[in-house]
Amino acid sequence: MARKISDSTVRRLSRYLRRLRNLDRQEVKVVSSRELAESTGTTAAQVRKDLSHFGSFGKRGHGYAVPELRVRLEEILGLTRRWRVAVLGVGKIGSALLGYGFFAQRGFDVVAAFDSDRTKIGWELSGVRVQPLSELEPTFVDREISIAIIATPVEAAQEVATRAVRAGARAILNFAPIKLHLSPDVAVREMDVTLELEGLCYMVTAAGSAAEDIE
Amino acid sequence: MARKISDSTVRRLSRYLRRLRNLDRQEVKVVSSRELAESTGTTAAQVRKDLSHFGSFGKRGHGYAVPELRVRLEEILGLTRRWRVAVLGVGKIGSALLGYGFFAQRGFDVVAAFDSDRTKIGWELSGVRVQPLSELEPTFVDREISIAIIATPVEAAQEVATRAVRAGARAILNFAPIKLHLSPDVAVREMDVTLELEGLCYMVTAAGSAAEDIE
DNA sequence: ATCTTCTTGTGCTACCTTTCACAAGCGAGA
DNA sequence: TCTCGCTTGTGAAAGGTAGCACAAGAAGAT
Repeated sequence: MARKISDSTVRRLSRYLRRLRNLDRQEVKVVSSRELAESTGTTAAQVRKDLSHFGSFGKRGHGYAVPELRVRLEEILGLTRRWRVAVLGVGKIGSALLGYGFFAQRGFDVVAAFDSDRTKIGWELSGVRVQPLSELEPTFVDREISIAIIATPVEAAQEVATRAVRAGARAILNFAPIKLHLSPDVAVREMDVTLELEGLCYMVTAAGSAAEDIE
Repeated sequence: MARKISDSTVRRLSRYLRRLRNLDRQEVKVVSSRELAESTGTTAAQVRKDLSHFGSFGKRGHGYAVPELRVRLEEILGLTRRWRVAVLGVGKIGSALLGYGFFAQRGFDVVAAFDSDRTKIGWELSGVRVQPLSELEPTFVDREISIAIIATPVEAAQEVATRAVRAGARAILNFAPIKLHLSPDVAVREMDVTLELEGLCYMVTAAGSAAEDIE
């Protein structure tokens, strides 16, 4: 499995898994690449190629066994263990994330939250106590936290990210609108609502002006 | 400008714009493709290629004029007008979005919010009154809402999305973990925290097992 | 006015991702 | 047991995206 898997493939695998979990809950036993493609927005050939990078899980003429494929995907994505997560910054986004009950269901345990605002320190949100940022390093080490979610204002993002990585974080989910500069062996994903909205505006605008071209 | 611009290019343009707005605020007058690349996580050649799809905005030997390029990018992305947005579902994510003050700064006016929960109807969050879902259609038409942000539970997402589109929405930002089936001329972007976290887990796990391979 | 230095804009190339198309293989039914 | 219908797995082709390398051109120094 030395093969290098592209980011877009990993995203699709995660979508397949999302669908498989639903099918499994509905006790559906078998699914074809065509059905899986239909419900995740891709093509049947793409589904089969994606899965084929990791082995042959299907039965010809039949399809894929739902529970088996689900487990295989969870293994591939590294979701057979639990992951300990910290939320850095307890503003609007940070608190919404702390209250998001599905994390635990999906194997993610939020075990720490930090903020620089003194008035917030000591608060307990969804069972997690808000700690001062000065306790970041010892807490990351003690609780073996490997994922940091950055939900601070943009000015603080780079600094807390650097500190989290030095304290042992191996992955960063960044909600701050800034490109973080970190060692290349740290996994980083960015989530920016404004950026997505701007992308939508381009699509709507471009579609409109393309229509004018036709007239 | 009949050229078809890829999604990844649009994402990068948005990042360039984000950086240019910062530089403009700091009164920086000129920026090179190299600097822009450095601060947005790409390469200088990529920056120049991306911009060249829309014309030549730079001066050779000098760089790009920050305010001019900023305006050009805003024009390209369709951000010289204001956009009216509705939030569908006022749970944790929905309320966090309503409280997110930067939307207005960026040209997005949240002019409506809906929920099916009777106890929430009539609430006023950040100046927006929560309405029952039954008022969705007339409100979209009256207020000329073109973007719908879906923040409902997953079970309701497809239905409210379909209704929003029928009522005039041309773009959907979907926070529900489901692939929406809509007419292909509707622009859709998906934001799913769990999906991003799973992607990070794969990267961390794959990096670990690749290291074992080397040993 | 000329030279030097710097950065853009772009054709070409290399790489990567997706799609196509079909042989291989499995199960059901006669 | 044999045949038929269906779906997988995959090599090959197509399509798209990113990087390289350099000519063109602008600004400032001499």
